[in-house]
Amino acid sequence: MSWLVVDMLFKDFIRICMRIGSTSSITEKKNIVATYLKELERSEWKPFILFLVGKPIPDSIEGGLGVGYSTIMKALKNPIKPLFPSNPLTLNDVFNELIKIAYIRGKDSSKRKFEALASLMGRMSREERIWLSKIILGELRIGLVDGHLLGALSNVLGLSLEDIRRAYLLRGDLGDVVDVALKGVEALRNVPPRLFSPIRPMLATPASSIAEAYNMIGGGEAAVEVKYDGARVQIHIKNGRVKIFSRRLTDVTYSLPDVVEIVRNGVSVDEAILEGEVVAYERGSGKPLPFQTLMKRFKRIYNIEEAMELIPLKIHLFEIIYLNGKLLIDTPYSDRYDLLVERVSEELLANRIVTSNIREAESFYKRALDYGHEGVMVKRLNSPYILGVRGKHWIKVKSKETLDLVIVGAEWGHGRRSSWLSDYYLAVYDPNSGEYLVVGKTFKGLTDEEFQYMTKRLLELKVKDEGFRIWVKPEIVVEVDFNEIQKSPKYKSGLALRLARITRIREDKSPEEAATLEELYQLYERQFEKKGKVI
DNA sequence: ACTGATGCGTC
DNA sequence: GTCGGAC
DNA sequence: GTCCGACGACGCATCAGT
Repeated sequence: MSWLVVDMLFKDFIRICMRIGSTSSITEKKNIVATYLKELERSEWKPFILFLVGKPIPDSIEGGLGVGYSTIMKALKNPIKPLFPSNPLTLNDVFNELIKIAYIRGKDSSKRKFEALASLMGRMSREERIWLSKIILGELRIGLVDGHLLGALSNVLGLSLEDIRRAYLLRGDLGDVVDVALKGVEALRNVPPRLFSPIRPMLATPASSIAEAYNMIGGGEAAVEVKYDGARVQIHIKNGRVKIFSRRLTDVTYSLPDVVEIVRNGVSVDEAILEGEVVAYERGSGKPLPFQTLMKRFKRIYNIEEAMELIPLKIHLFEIIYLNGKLLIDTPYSDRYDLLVERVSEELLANRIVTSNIREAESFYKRALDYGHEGVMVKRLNSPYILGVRGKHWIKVKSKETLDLVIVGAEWGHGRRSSWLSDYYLAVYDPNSGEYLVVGKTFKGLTDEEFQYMTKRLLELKVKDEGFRIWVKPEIVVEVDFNEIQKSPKYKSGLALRLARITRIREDKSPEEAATLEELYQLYERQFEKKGKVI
């Protein structure tokens, strides 16, 4: 290491990114990161680590950067040159400028954010501008994510990965973890769960049947819990004060005063962190409302009273992570659930059974679907509350539907798919007009080989070329799975598929044999046998 | 006051 | 959110 | 078995332009 301390230049950081991106070995990526961390000033660790995972600023800055694709394109085209030549930018220069941009709020903020970005870019070379854009868009594509950096931190500082992961779970922000880790093992281990500061949520793995789900958790007794079609929330409570966080840890308390009230009345604890699903229900019938309708409530800050009247919410709790000073992430799930049940009134709990009998579990699943819910979660009873799903503890089983649709257009892919047409416009047939109407796009479900084949065929069928997109003669039929039909404000057909993915290419079918517009509308209406409808 | 583009969140 | 592929 | 990067739908807030 040199005795002369020189801050890392942004252009040197780019060299490092390129090196990391050019190797496919994760171990080597981590080694490169570790090598440079050792050479860096500690004040540079935070930007170094955040930039490497494609985060321009720490997640904890509320509101985010407020700069996206369009603003970047504009700034790339119109960089504002400095009046006087300036020094080459260091990593910290760039980081500090980005934080300034994040804090530009209010009147003319778009314009001022653009100007700040364009000025920053004006001080950069073309290559630096491109890489800055990648960082802002979170599309570095060098194969590093938060988990790898936690590993690198652990190696370089000689701290256990377990301690680092725990801090990450509890702090929720990678930048904060860097700060705490730099203070040493004591500070790291003593990261207290902070009430009103959200914890990263434990995730689930999908399965296609109940039997498969049981198989994945190794059989035996499991909890089978209704999976509601809503939004996951984390609720922090301290002496009657309540805060609600969304899955990506943003504070949504303000939009959900009714949920706050329900929690105040139905939960008796001094201090706790709970998790559950917020779901919209139709008044009267009690049927769940479509996800689309729930979203009208979710990030709302105006006309909340009105929306509350129209779209009532319920909470279905399924977790307790913290209780009266004690963190429960290492407590087995079944014990956590006992603690939850003791303190929460019954109507606030997610509906569930505990069984080792697969038939029983399947019939519970069917009943959940009959009530208009999304499916079930199968949970291992002894599982801790952990990140990274080391071993599968929570398995989700959801219903799906299938239709044959026609491909009428396609877009060129990006990254490893850049040589293929990989994103397809799916359409239904309307025999009345002879038209094919788009009901959504998908890029999911095909193998590399199939993409190659499709690209060739689609180009043969091309009727119009728009550069990034082509339109084709309706001829190729594909079988498509999806979760729900939504009302679409965007497509002329008026409907769109939620979570569409191709399951196979139907060489045997002609486009006239594909699903029709009328069929799709019938299916859409049929959803309301189980679901509610407002407006 | 309204509309469309943009950003960012939920799934 | 889902999927295939790379590890 | 695990992780990652391909990218989908809609709804709300904010801002720019009329």
